[in-house]
Amino acid sequence: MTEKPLSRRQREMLRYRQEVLQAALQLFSARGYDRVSMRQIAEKAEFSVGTLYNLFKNKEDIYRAIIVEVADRFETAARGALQGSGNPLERIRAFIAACARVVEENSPAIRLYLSLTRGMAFHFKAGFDEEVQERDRRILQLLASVLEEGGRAGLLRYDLHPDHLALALDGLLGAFLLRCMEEGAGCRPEIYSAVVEEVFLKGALAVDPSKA
Amino acid sequence: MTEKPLSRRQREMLRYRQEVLQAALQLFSARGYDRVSMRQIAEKAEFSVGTLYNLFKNKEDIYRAIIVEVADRFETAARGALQGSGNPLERIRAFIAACARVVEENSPAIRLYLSLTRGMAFHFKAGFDEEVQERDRRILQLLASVLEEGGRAGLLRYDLHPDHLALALDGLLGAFLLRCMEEGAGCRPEIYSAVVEEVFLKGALAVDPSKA
Amino acid sequence: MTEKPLSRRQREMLRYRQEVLQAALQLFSARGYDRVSMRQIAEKAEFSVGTLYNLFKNKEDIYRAIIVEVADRFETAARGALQGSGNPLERIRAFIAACARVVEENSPAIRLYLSLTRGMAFHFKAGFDEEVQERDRRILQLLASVLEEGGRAGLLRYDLHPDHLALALDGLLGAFLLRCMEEGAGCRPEIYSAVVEEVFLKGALAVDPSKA
Amino acid sequence: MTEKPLSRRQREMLRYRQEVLQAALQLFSARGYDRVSMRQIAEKAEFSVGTLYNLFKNKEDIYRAIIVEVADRFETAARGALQGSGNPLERIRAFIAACARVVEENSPAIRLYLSLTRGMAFHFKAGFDEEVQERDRRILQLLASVLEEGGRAGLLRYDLHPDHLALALDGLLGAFLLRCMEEGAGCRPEIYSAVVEEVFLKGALAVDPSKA
DNA sequence: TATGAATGAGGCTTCATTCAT
DNA sequence: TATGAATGAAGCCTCATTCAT
Repeated sequence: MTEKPLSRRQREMLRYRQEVLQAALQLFSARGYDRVSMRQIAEKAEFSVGTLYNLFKNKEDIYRAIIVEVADRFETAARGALQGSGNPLERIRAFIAACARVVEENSPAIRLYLSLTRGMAFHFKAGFDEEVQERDRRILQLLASVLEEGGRAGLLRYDLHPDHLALALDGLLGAFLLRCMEEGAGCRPEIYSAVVEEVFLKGALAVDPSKA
Repeated sequence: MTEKPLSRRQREMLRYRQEVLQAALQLFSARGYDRVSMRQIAEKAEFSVGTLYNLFKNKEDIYRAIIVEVADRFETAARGALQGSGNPLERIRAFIAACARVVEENSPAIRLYLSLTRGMAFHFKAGFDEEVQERDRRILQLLASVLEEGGRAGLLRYDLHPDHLALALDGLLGAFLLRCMEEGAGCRPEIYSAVVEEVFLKGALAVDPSKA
Repeated sequence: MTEKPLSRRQREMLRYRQEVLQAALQLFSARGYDRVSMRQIAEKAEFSVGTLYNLFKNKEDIYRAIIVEVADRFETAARGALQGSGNPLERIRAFIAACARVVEENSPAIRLYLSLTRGMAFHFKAGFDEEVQERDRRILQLLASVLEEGGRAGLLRYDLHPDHLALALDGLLGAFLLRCMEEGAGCRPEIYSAVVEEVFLKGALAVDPSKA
Repeated sequence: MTEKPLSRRQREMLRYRQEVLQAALQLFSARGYDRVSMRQIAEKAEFSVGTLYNLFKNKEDIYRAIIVEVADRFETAARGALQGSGNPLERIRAFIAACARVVEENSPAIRLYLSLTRGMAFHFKAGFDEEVQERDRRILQLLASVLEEGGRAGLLRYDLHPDHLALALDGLLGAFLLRCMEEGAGCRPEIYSAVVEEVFLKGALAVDPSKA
């Protein structure tokens, strides 16, 4: 894992890439991949089109880089929470909070990311796609294992399959976070994470289930 | 509500429209709106391009027709459940089941629809967009009012704002249904709706909350 | 020259043709040949597209019919004036007045006609074109011969070639009449024909105006 | 009036634009705006279609550029003559000669220009149109003022309104120049300008021609 | 290395014309 | 005979990508 120190050139290039990604991200998340031209990205990033092609293989590669980056952050945050200290319940809570934080900090990128993982528009040549989905699957498995651990420890009472539970929580989170971003002005992830926690962990049933 | 009987011509046209919508739906849901050309739709529907333009105003109009149709079905099913008979809890359960059913029956269309209502990159001239979102909002309000009613009736114990609860349930459903569709082969909505019900209504907490 | 009496059918067809020509004329003169579709003509004329093709060979044929019709009226009026009674000077005056009258009565059609004969856009497969230009040429020759006659008779003093004179008068008229039509509201051909007469004839009059 | 020196790139672009305008002009004047495709222009100019769109905003913009250019030349020549030295009569003569010269040098472009200003079929979004017509109107007013001055100076005897006179002269010129161009081979503007002068001025001369 | 002009395939849409009803 | 839906060629324009400078 020893990285050769980067030359000045290389460091510069990395910085440029970041600037391009910033610009592209804003445009993609505002207008959608297919409605953004390389020209527009170049203009927003204040580079020439040619330079874009020096920094990235092609348009799709820019998209890929954005997604991979946010997926990385997501995975890091999720792993940090789920593999951290504390009992399973605490780790689930940490996970929920971590997701909210990542969303808060990467709002537009997440929008793109979720549009990929959750259902939509992954209309790319297979392989890329799958890379991201694979990542997503690993997090889900991790989440499931923590839920299972919580079940064994008597902290959670569900008798649902942990995979399903994981999917439920993940889905709940994803949906909420998207909503959170859609509402333009009043984007307050902390509220939503509270709701998720409440709903997921406490259930909606009346105290006396026999009434149901 | 008496409809004038349609001429043969008109009936034929309606059938043709349906065929085009079928073809377009498959293509859109497989490749995404911007990656599907009118030519491709024409070929899949076995019409000429010109005919497409006799049946629909333009490409966006085809999209719109698909979305509006499934949105109608969705709304009908949702209203049927939420405004049906039974106590609020039963109606919520009916709603969950109804959603699952609609998804089961309209799988690819729903994919498009959800990609619309839930967060995704939707880049059309406002107005259409808003029409669909407005519809979605109305369902959410209806759902919230049933939840609230359930709360007042002592059937649900949440002290969360009903709007947030509604969002949570809707999000949970949406996320699940998308997952359900993604998994290609093993698409079993009934499992997912069971999970949603369980998670949403029972909560994940251990029996003894004090342990948490 | 004995015409077989027309059947009811044929008479009807002629009437239909006139209605189509009316509609087409208005559209062509307002928007230009290439900016008017057969559909639009059909709608304005309140026929179906198919009927248009029963009445005329194709779109160009409609145009042709319009032009030929107005060219006929023009030629008739011009010949009537130039070959009428009176001395050459009087016949020239009659010609000027006749042109003004034809314009007044056929304003939009003339616009099309002039756009053909005078410089503009005769972008049709040769042959048609030439038919109209030929007609125009014949009128010009007739005009030239009257002018020449006027010269020989000592009524006009120009020593210019009569062909040139004819061209000048014709151009003057055409330009004026176009102007006349352009000015929307205040379309008063009588003024313009007065101007033309004044300019052309005062210039062309024999030294002794009392002879006129 | 100091112009920043153009970069080589910019000069090249200007040259390319000229080449495109050349090609487009020939095609437009031969076949008419709507009968010429961008592809044809590209082929004739030996550029790709894409390059056309780098040089011009769209097809109409090419047309506009052609027209504006010739309108500029026309206006310059006309003003030079009408505002030049000499008495009104001499300036009128200079104007007639200038028009003939401009036509001689810009024959196909003038054809397009005249098709615009003189009457026909101009179906563009207003504004452009009006810009050119406005220009034309200004020249006419200038011409009228010179004619009026000539009248006050006793050089011209007409009692027609100077505006009408201007229109007459302008129409005469326009019509002649168009003729001149139509006759393919024998395009000799000097003859026509002689005719115009003869017709217009003999008619308009003060009673005593010796004063001219 | 950085630029941005050049390329041309391909997208959406229109429309003259045909032909089954 | 009258209709108008069906056709598909052709038009305008965009844009990812390349490459000479």
